[in-house]
Amino acid sequence: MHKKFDSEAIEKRWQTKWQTDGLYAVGQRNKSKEKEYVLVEWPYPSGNLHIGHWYAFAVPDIYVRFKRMLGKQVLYPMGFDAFGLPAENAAIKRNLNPKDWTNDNISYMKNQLASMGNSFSWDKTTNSTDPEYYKWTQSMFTKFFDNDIAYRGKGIVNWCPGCNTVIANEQVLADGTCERSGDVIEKKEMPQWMLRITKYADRLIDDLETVNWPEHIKEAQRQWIGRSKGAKINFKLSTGEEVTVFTTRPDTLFGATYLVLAPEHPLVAQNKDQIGNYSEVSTHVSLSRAKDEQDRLDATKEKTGVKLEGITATNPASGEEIPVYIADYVLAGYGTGAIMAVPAHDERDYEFAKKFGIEVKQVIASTVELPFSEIGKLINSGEFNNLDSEEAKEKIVEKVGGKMTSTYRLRDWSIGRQRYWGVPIPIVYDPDGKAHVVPKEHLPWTLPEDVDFKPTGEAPLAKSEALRQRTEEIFGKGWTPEVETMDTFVDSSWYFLRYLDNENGSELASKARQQDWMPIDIYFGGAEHTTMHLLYSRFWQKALLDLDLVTENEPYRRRINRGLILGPDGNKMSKSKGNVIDPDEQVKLVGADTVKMYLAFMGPYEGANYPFDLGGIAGVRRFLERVNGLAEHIIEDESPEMLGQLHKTIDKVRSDIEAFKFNTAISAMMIFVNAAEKSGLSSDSYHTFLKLLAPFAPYLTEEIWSTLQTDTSIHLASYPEAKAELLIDDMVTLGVQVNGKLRGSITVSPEAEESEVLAAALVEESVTRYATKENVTKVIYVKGRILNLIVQS
RNA sequence: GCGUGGGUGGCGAAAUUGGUAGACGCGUUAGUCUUAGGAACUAAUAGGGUAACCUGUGGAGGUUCAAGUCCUCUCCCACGCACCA
Repeated sequence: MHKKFDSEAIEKRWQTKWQTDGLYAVGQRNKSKEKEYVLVEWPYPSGNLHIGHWYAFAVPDIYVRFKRMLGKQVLYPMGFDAFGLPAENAAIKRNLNPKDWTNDNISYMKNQLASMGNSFSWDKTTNSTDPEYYKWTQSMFTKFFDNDIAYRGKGIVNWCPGCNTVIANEQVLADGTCERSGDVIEKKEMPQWMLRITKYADRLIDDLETVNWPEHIKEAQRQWIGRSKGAKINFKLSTGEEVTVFTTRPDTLFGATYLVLAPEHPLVAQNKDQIGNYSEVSTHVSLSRAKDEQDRLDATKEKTGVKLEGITATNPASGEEIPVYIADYVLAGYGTGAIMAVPAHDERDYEFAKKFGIEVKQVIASTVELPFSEIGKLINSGEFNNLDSEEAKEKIVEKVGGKMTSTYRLRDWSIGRQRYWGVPIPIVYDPDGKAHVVPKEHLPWTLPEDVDFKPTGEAPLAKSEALRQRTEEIFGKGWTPEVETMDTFVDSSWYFLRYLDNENGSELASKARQQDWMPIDIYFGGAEHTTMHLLYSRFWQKALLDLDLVTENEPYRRRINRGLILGPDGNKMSKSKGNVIDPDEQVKLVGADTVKMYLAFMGPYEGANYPFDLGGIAGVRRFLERVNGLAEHIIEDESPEMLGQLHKTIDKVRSDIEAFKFNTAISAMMIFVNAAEKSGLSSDSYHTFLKLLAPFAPYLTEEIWSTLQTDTSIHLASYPEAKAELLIDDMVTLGVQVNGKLRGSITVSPEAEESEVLAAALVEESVTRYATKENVTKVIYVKGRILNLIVQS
């Protein structure tokens, strides 16, 4: 029976009650319970909660409530990643302080978050812009500086001459212009604060073996780091200098018939006078430089290059003299910026060699004509003939005095930003320009407020008189402050540690608290963070481990990437498409429980993207109204089938939640309610069902529960357990096939013997039409599954 | 080009991991009821056929008593990385 309910009134009542009772506060670690640390990516306080936030926080809340009802002590913290550009831009536009804008948004968003009915551990919250938070961000930076993890290096940046500032990759349009000013972006090399993530490249790859993540996420990280194992080998030039090349195939060294340098390679300019055709060469160099990266890396374009006349190199294995080229398919920033080219065994080298008429020398035995990237037995390789590729690699490298090594695609992390709204980098420069860290007693090194942060090409903090004065007062005359702030990925690289000990004034998080809660048992988040945030924070954790500040090597034991909620038209929601679903509006119409359950019902949590169907959400509301009227179907003598079905539902819901398949868990509960309405259920079963549903519909179940002479919250009850003996059916329906085609079905005991099943099948008219006792030549019977009768045709 | 997912009704999806394809929900159709609502209830709903039946999980082969599920080839879609030596 449908029974409408006033979701707005119910939600308001229980929100208040849960809050005053502190129902979801975690407090101290209770060692009598197992711990469960559930983490969701903290949001940016944009001031408006969209449907994606609901999907990100309300659906994992089902899992959290489930674990809590299983008797675990669950930590489900929430905080705000509040530094960053939007606040700064909004502040510029409206002429107010980013701090006020941010804090207003945070309090507004806290109310919105509360309306979801999530069981967040608000007593553990934090916010990256709080000086008590960024004090520790700075403290870690100073330790990284002292230990050579943070350093002042050089990085290539996008410089917009129109905006007079550095801009992010995502603000550069496809044609290489700035999305705001339309000016052509220049690549500029600038001094940058860097973190040495490349030093951790091997650990970041190898330690993936120790975490329980989906393989596709691990693979994405491996690819991003891009380790390739090979060797560095030196080639002598006719000028007397040496060029170091990197190769993954040192076994093909005898087949290296020319050398290619990146156009930017320093040896090119250095040998200006030795190169006979230098004007042609320098034209090519400037052409390559002018090409934007997209163009240059376009694999479909024909390879271009120029021979360096007057310079040759010596193949260290064969002793042969080989020509040297420059070509823009060799990148200055990868490997050593120089390659040995083996046209017989590399497709690009082959194309290039063909164009320039260079010798192709096969050194790996093969049956195919162009054995690119093939491995096998060596030929034409002197003393190494007949060795296998793998074996030959090290031997050849040893002979020519090379070195086995790895190179990586990963680059060091540039963290300095010429922006106002971020963590000030706690560095000051002495009168000689040497960098020193701001000592501990002066942290937090606060963000000054007397700043005009309109972009002018200079870092906004450079204009702060207060910061300049503060620096001179503390360190002395002539000392100047660093004026850059940190990338916001820094803030989110360690927030999960601060949650654990958010009021600690003397440590970022005590080891005792870390031992209480780490590692994170499950981390829910968006696929867009697979390679950046997830990699940065793993690196951060390892760097802290080396400084003995944390207890774990890997922060996240499990990781689930959720999908995306699309507009009803199947497109990504955007204002310009007019397909944005406002969650507040939906909550007003159908209630928070319904919105949450509908999001969970659309499909498996992991992976796919789902369009939001406004008709579909009504179906979930209908279901909850049925639940609300279910009490009218309570009867004295419940059928054993009903009890069995209850326990099967319990079993299914439990295993589905564990697998993040909330959609099929909800479907199982719908099936149960449909059956209960038909045949009635006992009041015990009714109570059990309410508990089963409680994580999915926390408001409604609490409301109904409160009418059942209980004075404790349903969310403190323990989760129903399925009785194994009730999961077994007395009778099962078995499909009957004849020659593999389904012809009928019979109902038998799951333990029935073949003779019994066969007899039952051979009286069914739909079966006997095809199969009789006489013509059946073979019987395949799988208990509880299938009966297949084979007849001779 | 490489990597990772994925292609099942009108739609979102399900399928005990090789055993009755399409559960559950939406939508649609017909009927009932009346406080005419964003109702509720009953029934039907993969396609074709009056029916018996036939055909169906992107396509083509294969293995098997049995294939959405396993194997081979192939086409398409999404995301990520792209001349990485």
